[in-house]
Amino acid sequence: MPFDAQLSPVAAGIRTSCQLCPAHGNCLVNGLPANELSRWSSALLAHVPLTQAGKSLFATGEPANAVFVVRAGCIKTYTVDEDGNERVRGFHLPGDVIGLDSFGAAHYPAGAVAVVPSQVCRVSKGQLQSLMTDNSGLTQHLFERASRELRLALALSGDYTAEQRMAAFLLHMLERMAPAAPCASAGDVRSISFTPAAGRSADSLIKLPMTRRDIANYLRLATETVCRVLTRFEEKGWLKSTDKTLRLNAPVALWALAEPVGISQPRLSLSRAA
Amino acid sequence: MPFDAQLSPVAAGIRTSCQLCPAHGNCLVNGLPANELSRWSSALLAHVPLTQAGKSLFATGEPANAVFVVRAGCIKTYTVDEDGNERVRGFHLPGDVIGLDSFGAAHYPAGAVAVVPSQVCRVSKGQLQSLMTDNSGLTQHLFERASRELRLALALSGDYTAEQRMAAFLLHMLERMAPAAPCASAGDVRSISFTPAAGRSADSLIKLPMTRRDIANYLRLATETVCRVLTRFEEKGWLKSTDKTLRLNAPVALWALAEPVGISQPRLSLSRAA
DNA sequence: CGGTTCCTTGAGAGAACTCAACGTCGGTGG
DNA sequence: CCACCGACGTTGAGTTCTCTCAAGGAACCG
Repeated sequence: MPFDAQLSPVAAGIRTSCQLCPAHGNCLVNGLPANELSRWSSALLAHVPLTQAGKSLFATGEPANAVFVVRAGCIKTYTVDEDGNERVRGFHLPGDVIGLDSFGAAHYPAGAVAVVPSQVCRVSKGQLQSLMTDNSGLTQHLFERASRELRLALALSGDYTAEQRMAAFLLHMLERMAPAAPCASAGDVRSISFTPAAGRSADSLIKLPMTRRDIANYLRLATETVCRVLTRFEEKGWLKSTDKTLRLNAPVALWALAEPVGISQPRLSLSRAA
Repeated sequence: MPFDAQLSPVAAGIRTSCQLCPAHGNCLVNGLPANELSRWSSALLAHVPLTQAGKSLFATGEPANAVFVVRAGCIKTYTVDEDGNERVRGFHLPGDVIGLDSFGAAHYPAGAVAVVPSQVCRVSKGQLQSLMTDNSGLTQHLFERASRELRLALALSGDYTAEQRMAAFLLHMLERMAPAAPCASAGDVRSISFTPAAGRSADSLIKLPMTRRDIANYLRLATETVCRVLTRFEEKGWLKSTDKTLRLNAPVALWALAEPVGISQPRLSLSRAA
């Protein structure tokens, strides 16, 4: 399987160096010792393509026999109840792990589909399990990811107003997209890897890859409410919304609003303790 | 600190056999190979007492340097935002791990207090980390616990009616308390360890250790709403509520209500194919 | 260009909240 | 022993936030 140094074309299962991956900075293997990283790489089925929005990675209830890491794009996880109501559980950006909620479960508790054209890397449960027995660094990183996701889920599960939730969501997306690059689809991978940390700069631009409907569903709001809240924010001069691209003018005001949610602080100073 | 002979004296830090622990059936070490269990036991500070309701185990923002397993009683975790609003994040029953959401975090994201007199076992983060490097069974159990908690948090975070949430909560409590025994406080430990699986039997009795206020807060409802929903359930003949003790007469009806929440099924049968 | 799908705005409805009052229980102290 | 107090639980009435229903406009795709 050929592989171009720069980045190039995509074939599932390619053996690649994680070092060159556009998502490396956010990936759970970032910071692992070289030996663990190389073992990880060789257990990996890399560059699995989800060529277009709506492509399914796996369905709810399917046997849960792999875990995925987003390489590019955006994947949403969701459930559907007996009445056919969809419920968005989360959005996964480059570097994020998908399937952390399926450990010890026979089946995926939620399905996963691409929000925009995306790429993921795949590790089977079996391989992951054996990796975990003798790669303590990897194990710890995985654990921290799961723990972080749990913190997020618990924080978001609170009872907040539409405005609080929206503000928290926007800031959270901003934080997550900033270090890697604006969330581009896999088609734009070329640009991703060479874009330096964008978004963290002066004016905060977010390109939201998902629809209002998905945002609303994720935040437990009606689509219309999301629109109205965005309009209200815009009237206050806090942001400028152009289709899916948002420009945050007054992040401070948003922070203040989102504070009770507790997921996005201006600068979370976590000085370590014993 | 007086304590009954059956299960010997309680002094924090006692070296004890996990086999005799009343919570053993639900504990994360249940099913581990003997060698891992014994290493776990010796890393453990067992029987840490929280003598009365309201006693704090740790506070929000405190350096997160240990993980706990509930031995008896009930512990609630909670956060307090800047406006002083309390937010209950979860109730932890015997066998449950507290602190899974603090991995990779310097500080506890939530505080923990006893709901009724309780006992916990303590393992320091450092010890746990070294245990995890060479006890793959333990590691896996921990991972599965974190994953399960994540699934629960995601399921509960949905947008449901007061009745759906209440039904899901009651059934979930019933399921969790049944195998171990009705949630008794540490003072009743005597009875716990020798009571065979209660509650699973014909008529389902639950003793809810926490106040209506805590339940409401946990479910993102007003205290009054919880009362009203319980009253409605009672009017329908689905349960009989006597103070903190509930008798579920029509679990089927409750199951039907709680179905969309997706956390408590009569018997989860998701046979699905790839 | 039609035909979707998505986004946006308006008007009315409903579920849950807030405010308020009252009953109950358990502990405390006179 | 009983009166008192505070916390908890329950019930009622009015308010509010968000949802639902409805419709028009914009963007995307074949």
